[in-house]
Amino acid sequence: MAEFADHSRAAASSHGGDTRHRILEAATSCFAASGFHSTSMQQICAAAQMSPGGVYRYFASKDDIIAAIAQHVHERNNQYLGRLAAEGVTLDAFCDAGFACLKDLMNGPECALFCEVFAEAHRNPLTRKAFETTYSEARLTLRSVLAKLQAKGEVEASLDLDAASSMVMAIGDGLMMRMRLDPDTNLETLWPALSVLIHRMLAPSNKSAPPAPNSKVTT
Amino acid sequence: MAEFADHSRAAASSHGGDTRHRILEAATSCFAASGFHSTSMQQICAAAQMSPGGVYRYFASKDDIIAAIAQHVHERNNQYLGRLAAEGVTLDAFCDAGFACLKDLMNGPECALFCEVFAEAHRNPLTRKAFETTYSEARLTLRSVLAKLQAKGEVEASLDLDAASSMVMAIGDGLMMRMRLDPDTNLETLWPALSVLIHRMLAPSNKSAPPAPNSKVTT
DNA sequence: AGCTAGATAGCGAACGTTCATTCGCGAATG
DNA sequence: CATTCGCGAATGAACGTTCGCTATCTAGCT
Repeated sequence: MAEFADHSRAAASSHGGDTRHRILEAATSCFAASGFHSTSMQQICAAAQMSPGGVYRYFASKDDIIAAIAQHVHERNNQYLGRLAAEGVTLDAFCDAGFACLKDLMNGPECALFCEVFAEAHRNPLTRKAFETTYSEARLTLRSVLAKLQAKGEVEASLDLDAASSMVMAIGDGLMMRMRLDPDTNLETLWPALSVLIHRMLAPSNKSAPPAPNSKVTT
Repeated sequence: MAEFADHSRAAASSHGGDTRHRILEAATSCFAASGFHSTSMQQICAAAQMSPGGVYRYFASKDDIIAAIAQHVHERNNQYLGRLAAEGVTLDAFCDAGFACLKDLMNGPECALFCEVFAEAHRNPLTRKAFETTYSEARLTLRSVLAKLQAKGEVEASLDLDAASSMVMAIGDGLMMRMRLDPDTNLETLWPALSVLIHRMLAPSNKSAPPAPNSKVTT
């Protein structure tokens, strides 16, 4: 599976695609480590083991690289959401898939990059536009998953799906962003309890009142 | 009420404090608009209607200004949390206070600045340290509020407070960050439904819904 | 009051550095 | 032979920061 899509000049040669890929990977790790605006082209060149002239044969500008990477972050996020949609046949499976996604994202550069894209979206109109579009799509995907679950009786019938989908996305964002920075909080450890909270929020009231049947919760 | 604390040289003169304040305000709006690393000193000087020489009489470096502002963001956040703690005598009041805080934050530069600080914390060790400390404090404050509510029976007794406090903070962060960027989502409109979700999550099961021991949820 | 010495506020041109980007060139390819 | 790849020194702009300067103010002395 190709990590980065090669939209611009894949026809040139297989080696060309590789090089473009290599530059994007190098830029990704640089940006994740230092942010878009305090990473210099020289650093990217060094990481990609290339000279400036070589890099500029594949990208018109630094902003061009940033745009390609921001786009990739969004694509990656939508991939995860698609996974969630595919596996979300029950509320449990939905939660588990969400957990898997979060765990996955935390171990790569995606997490720091996502924060970067988020901050960039607040000021760069182009990034903002892309962000809004992707966000809207993502939320609607999530909403349709929740709608399916609601139809099956896995989600409380009276819930407002717009609010619920926004809430779930906010939880995902918030958890992802915090977990990376807070050393005291371990997603692995916390997850069972977090899952209980999500179930309480979404599951039908008459189905799942007692939160944890197996664990010895003292009531 | 002083917007910015004047820790360094308040003794000099009242005019000196004003100037420092003015520089910080100018820097705040610049940083919120363009981010820490793509705002130049010249821009800050222009916004503060001062020359570089004048600004450097009050701050040793650009990083010094960034540090002062990051600190201020944290202080502001803790202020809001304190407000939450003070007013959180019932779950309803707690939610309302949370809503008021969110609404408040959205109308100032704090929201964009918070994203900026967040991104910065991923790469700048000093900012990161400050962030971790403040985050830890904030979560514990929130946890103690929830503990009080739990003791009063306003929060489900079986809930893990570490998870619940992390979850509530994640929700706050996620909502704040998203709301600013998503034009389709209106906090005002969505809030009643969001409030329902939070209540379902935290309120005792036997209060908001009929308890049913028919448990089939596994972890 | 008038004068003087010292300190402070603020200025803005200038400095050295670093930045993103360019371009002419040789090597490799097919 | 024609085309692409990749190099890396060079370029001008922009960056954060410095420094010598003037204007303004304060305090003490006469």
